[in-house]
Amino acid sequence: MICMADNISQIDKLLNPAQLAAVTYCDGPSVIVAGAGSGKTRVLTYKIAYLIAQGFPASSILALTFTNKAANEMKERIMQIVGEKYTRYLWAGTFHSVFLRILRQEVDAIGFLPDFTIYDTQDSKSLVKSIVKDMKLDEKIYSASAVFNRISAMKNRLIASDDYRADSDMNRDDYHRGWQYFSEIFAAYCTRCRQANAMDFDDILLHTYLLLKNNPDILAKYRNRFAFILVDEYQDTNIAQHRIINLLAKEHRRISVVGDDAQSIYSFRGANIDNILSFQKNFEGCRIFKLEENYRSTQNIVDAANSLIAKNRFQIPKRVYSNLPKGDKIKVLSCFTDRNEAEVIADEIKSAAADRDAHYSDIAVLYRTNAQSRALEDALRNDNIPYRIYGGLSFYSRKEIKDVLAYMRLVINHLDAESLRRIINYPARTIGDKTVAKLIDLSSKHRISPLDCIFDIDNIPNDFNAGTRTKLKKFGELISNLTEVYRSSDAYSTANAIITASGIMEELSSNDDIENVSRRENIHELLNAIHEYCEQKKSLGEDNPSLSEFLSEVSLLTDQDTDRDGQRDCVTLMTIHSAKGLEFAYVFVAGIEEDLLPSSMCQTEYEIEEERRLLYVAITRAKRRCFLSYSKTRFRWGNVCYCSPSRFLSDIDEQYLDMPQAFAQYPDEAPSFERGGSSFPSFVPPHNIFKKASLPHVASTELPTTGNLRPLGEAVNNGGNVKFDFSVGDSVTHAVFGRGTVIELINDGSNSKARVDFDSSGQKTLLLKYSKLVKN
DNA sequence: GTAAGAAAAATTTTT
DNA sequence: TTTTTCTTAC
Repeated sequence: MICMADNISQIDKLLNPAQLAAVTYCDGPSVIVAGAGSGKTRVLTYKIAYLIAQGFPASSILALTFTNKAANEMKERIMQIVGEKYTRYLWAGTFHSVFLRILRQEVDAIGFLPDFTIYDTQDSKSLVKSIVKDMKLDEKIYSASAVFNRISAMKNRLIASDDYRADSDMNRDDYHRGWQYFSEIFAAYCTRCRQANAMDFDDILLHTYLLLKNNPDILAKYRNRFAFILVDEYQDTNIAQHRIINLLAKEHRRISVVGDDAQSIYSFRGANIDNILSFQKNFEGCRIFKLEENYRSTQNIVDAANSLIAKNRFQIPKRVYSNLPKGDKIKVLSCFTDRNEAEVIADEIKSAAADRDAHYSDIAVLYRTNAQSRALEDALRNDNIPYRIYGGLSFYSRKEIKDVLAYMRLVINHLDAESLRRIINYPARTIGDKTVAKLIDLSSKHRISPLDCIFDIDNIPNDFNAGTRTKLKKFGELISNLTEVYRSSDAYSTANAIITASGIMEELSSNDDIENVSRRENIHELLNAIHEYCEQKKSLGEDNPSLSEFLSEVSLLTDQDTDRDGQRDCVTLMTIHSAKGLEFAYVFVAGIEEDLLPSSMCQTEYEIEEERRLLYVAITRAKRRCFLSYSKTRFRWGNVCYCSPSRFLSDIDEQYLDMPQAFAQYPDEAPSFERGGSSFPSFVPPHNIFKKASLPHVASTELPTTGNLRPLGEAVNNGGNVKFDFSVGDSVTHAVFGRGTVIELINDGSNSKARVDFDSSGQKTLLLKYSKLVKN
């Protein structure tokens, strides 16, 4: 208590005037615009500590973040300021975890059963896939990712499947782009989720919104419970999150949001930068605090980043500055190939580690796409530089882990058809596709879950043969036995029973392939995690920590949260997106090239601005030194691509850049030009010859009406669509298939396809943007 | 019904 | 280059 008072009384010495003002203003809504490196987390944590000191019980403060890591860090730091007993009941977590907690509490009001399952993206996509298959639609046109992404985008805008079906505009658009069955798939998806007593990530937000909107008493309860609401990274909120916050805060208006519009990089996932840009309008009388002093980076780095972001048209005016030393200029590295780029970076890392006594853990290499990591990994491994790579497959999405989790889910939630499908024949029980299809059929005919069909197989008319029926019954028995264990013991015992009784351990012990060994290790690691979880819960006084709670928490964890050896001294490799919120003394940003950063997918001004913010985020991760590299050529899906430096490079004021010497010619003898024995072609075409030659841009006036899928309300596509210069009947040549005749064109913006009848290999449908089809 | 091998297609970012 | 899908032989 004394400790707490002490810490808080010192507050004016620990914060600068802007930070202090932002922390101590608690009488109404406020938005804190926090420039990169301006002590945003500090303000947030001190603000919470201050609120507690002002007499707000911790249990009445709601603090929302985007990652578990951010939430945990925040809790940790508040604990250090005010002590554990004040923070124990703080509602601090991610949007998803806090709202999931509320949904589980109010489960009756949303029409789900307790212990509903959370589907991750993989589960969701595989559900979409099976629906498309059941509806006998073309899986190429209705690809699981495209369909799921659109479903997700709709839910993030709070458009449920019924609303969608009722919207004639959207249905008409779908019809025109050959997606007339989308609304039906959407509806089926929602039905199947409900039948399975399952929710996906987006449903957590959607159902929270509907719960609060449709139940005034419940809304009142949570309005009272959360007397003060704080939101981190507000520029990344989507419409659903924004509206939920509004419901909770509109009445008492004790809300404070923190964010930086210049660091909004998640619009592809529904983040709506307008949420922060218009926050003041939304909450009348809202005060705005700007944190403009950057404590992280040298002046050169801050100034360079400023000169870059100044090229964006839409932003909140602010002047970020640094009082640290000027520092070195940003070094631009010009390279020949992606391999060469990786080697150059590895060399710079070595000299940084040697000359400037930096630890490897002070160094990060950032890139736009995960595919770029391979070359970098190779080079670092070659030079014996230890590294740790983030992204890729997270622990909880590994096959063996998902298999075990699927058993757990099915045991907990017998309605979960997706999990059942995953494991009914794993380990192999000779229950094949045919049987599963029949079972699913039976289940929808009788309106009971597939597992209940199995339990009741003797009483339901069916055409399974005796052998199949026995196998199904045996599987049913396995699940009901495990369910008994689940009901009578704790999470760890249940997990143990699952991996032995299911035969998974036996399966993985059949041989000692390196793959199998690592799978066994992973499963043991999962068991350890469960054990740890149980012990922790028990120490908090819970006597029977259930597997269901564990699963619920685990379903919202991501890669970064499960980092188990963060201590080692090694270089960090990650995408720019995942670097947000982090800082490193040395930052390398690789692949500063057109079609990579900005990505080739970007067409509109609006999208280009987001890519520019992405580079802004990357540069502002650096504390002392920043390097930007680009390569003249790059291996992409097996062949050489010629690249030109990113336009963003010329957006940065050159006084902050240390540019490489101008290029002479491609050195014929450059050793790193060789890959797999084949040397470079002697003919070097100018950049993007294929694109420029055959794909002229269409002027905005003749924009085709069948553009990319773009939800209403987002930026209009002003002229970026690409027209392909082919017509039916054209004679064309393909690098692999040879000569052919165009027999059909499918115009779908950048995903346009052509159906071509090849002389030698028959008809094929080709994506024009990749196929490099040439008109004869 | 399964597993291995061949052929074809696909590449942005992920709470 | 890697991943996914299709084919074929057990």
